[in-house]
Amino acid sequence: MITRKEVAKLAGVSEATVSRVFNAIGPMKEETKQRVLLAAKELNYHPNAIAQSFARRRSGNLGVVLPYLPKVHLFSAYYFSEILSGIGEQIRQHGFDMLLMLLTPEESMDYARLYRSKKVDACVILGSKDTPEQRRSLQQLQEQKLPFCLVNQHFEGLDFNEVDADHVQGSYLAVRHLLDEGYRDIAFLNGSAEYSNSKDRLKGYQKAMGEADNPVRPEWLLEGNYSRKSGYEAASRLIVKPSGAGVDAVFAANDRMAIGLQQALRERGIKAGRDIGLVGCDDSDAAKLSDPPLTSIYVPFFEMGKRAAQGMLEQVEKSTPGSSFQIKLPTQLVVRKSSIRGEIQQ
Amino acid sequence: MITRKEVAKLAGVSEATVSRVFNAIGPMKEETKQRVLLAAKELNYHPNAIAQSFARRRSGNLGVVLPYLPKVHLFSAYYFSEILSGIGEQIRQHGFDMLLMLLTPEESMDYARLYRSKKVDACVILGSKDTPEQRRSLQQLQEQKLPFCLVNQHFEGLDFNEVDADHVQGSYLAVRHLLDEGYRDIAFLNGSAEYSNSKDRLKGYQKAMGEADNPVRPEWLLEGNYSRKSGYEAASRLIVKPSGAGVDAVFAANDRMAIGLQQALRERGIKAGRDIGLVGCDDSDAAKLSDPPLTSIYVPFFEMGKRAAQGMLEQVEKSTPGSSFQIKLPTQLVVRKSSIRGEIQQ
DNA sequence: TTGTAGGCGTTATCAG
DNA sequence: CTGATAACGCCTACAA
Repeated sequence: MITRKEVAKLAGVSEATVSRVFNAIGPMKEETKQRVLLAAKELNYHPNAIAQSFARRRSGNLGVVLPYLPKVHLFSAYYFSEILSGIGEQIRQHGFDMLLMLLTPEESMDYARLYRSKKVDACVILGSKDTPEQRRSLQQLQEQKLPFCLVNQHFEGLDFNEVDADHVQGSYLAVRHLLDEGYRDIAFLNGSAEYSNSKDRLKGYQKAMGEADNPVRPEWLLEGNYSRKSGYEAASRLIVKPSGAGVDAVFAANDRMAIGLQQALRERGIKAGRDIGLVGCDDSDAAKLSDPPLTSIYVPFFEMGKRAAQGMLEQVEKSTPGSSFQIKLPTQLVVRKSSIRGEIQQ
Repeated sequence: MITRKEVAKLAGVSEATVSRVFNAIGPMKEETKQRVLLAAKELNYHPNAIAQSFARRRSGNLGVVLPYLPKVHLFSAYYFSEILSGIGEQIRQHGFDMLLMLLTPEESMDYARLYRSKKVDACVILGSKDTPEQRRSLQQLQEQKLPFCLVNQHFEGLDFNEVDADHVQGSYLAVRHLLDEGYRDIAFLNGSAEYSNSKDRLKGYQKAMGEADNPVRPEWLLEGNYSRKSGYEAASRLIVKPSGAGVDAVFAANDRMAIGLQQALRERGIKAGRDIGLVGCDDSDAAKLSDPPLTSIYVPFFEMGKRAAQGMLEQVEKSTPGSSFQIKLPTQLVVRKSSIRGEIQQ
């Protein structure tokens, strides 16, 4: 391995000077600089990142925490891959790297552990839930001034760094759209309230229904776990209009549940976009793949990942935690055939 | 930060002894060990991973290389998330971490760069293509004895570490199934030949057709780029039987193209599973979500990631490159409605 | 079974 | 503008 020492010798300067050149520190003679650069190129020298991390006491790594649930697909791959890409985009501009940490539920009881080994300078935490243990664990992080940022999750009453989407608005848009299309009896298939975005969506749903003077009947509120299967199963708890006094539309809290529901209904001869209005959420690939294509709420996951990473990198580089930030990005309604009356004939 | 020194002092031993306890090296008195452990716990000591890496000249990181194509979705999120999970599963057993590296096409011209900074000990490379530049870059890696493993990609004539699936077999199973269902004029929507698995699938297709004495007509061979859109567009280059002397079935090289094709055909009133037999590949989420559900070829991506990581970790730990390995895992046919005759009535 | 001491490749401080 | 030199926290012969 080529080290600084050899470059220094070849260039006829001290090791310190080599470092100065590579870190662009202090004033230096242009000629010296060129000599060092030339020597470095000749030897194919590259600074050892580990040694740098060691000396700087900074890893240059941003930890990305994902829930590790092999064979359990509560989160869609789309969701994570968008956020990861956003983080990646931000990171490359800062010369940081991304350390992926897949944590089982037990492991995520102790986030501080991740920092203790000093392999990451900050973390972006994805897929976290609001449970007492998580709250405790995250509060410990904050007390120890370890920088972290949550994505798509809000902890009420606590002052964490968060990048969220405006799910109240998104949900409102969805339900509002269904109402505009003339649907009245609109069920809401939500996810667990341990995710703040579930609670937010409930608010948006209630707001839209309230504004339309459309009282919500308790049997219209269903809960799944964000998996396709749970959407499929929810169909059995749902009475749809044609077959009686049921609902004529459904807003589902993500696309996967919406599609599961759609599949189950189809097996009963009920077709989204013809017999029932259906809106999903996330505007994932799946929404475009489904038949009929699924109206959905676009959530800017890519941008959310990017902003979260940005916030963390800034904190690390200024090495001042500073005041915490809460960012909330807008969502958008994307209309497709599953929710439009009269678009689909047979 | 608590260091080894403080633990040593509190336990009344030398620093070396603390290291020995934490690395379980050499024989030691049980009592000494306990004393050290107790002191460590009292101080909440955790070894500094960066310092360890520095001293051991090993990062303890496995690099995972992904193509960085923001906003271009040639690869499905499913594909990567399965492989990543597999790698993650393997890695946690070895105490390694995963460094995610998103590389633009230009950056992947020089893989060696990734190792130079010493942030990774080995790499698993995903989504690579067989181009002259890639070959060159990978060969350089090999010459420098930098350990790496390709997943789902084979470089003919070169002796790289590879974990692949048996795509010849998968494709054979798919076409064989269509033939068994009574389809005869079977088109093949393939991806770019820069991916070895595309070439493999062509072989499987030809083999099955050949065995059935079913000569392949050139207009049955279509090419897309693995995106849904390209599948959609391929429909315009396809003549389907009901409307003349066209094909009565299609095997697509991945699910996304299959579904894009399915969508385009449906717009023309041609329904998979009723008017045409359709088989995809990957058995991704999308196959289950589509309507009708898509018959597909299961590819063990999770296991492939796991095996690739395993191979790399073993090489790193033995620190002997040894002989290279080529692993090829079997695929499976998963039959759903899109390919079964007479299942769908209207 | 345990201690001593040199080294890993940088950064960063302090003289000059 | 540049050169010494002390950290940084740990690993690992070698000695005892």
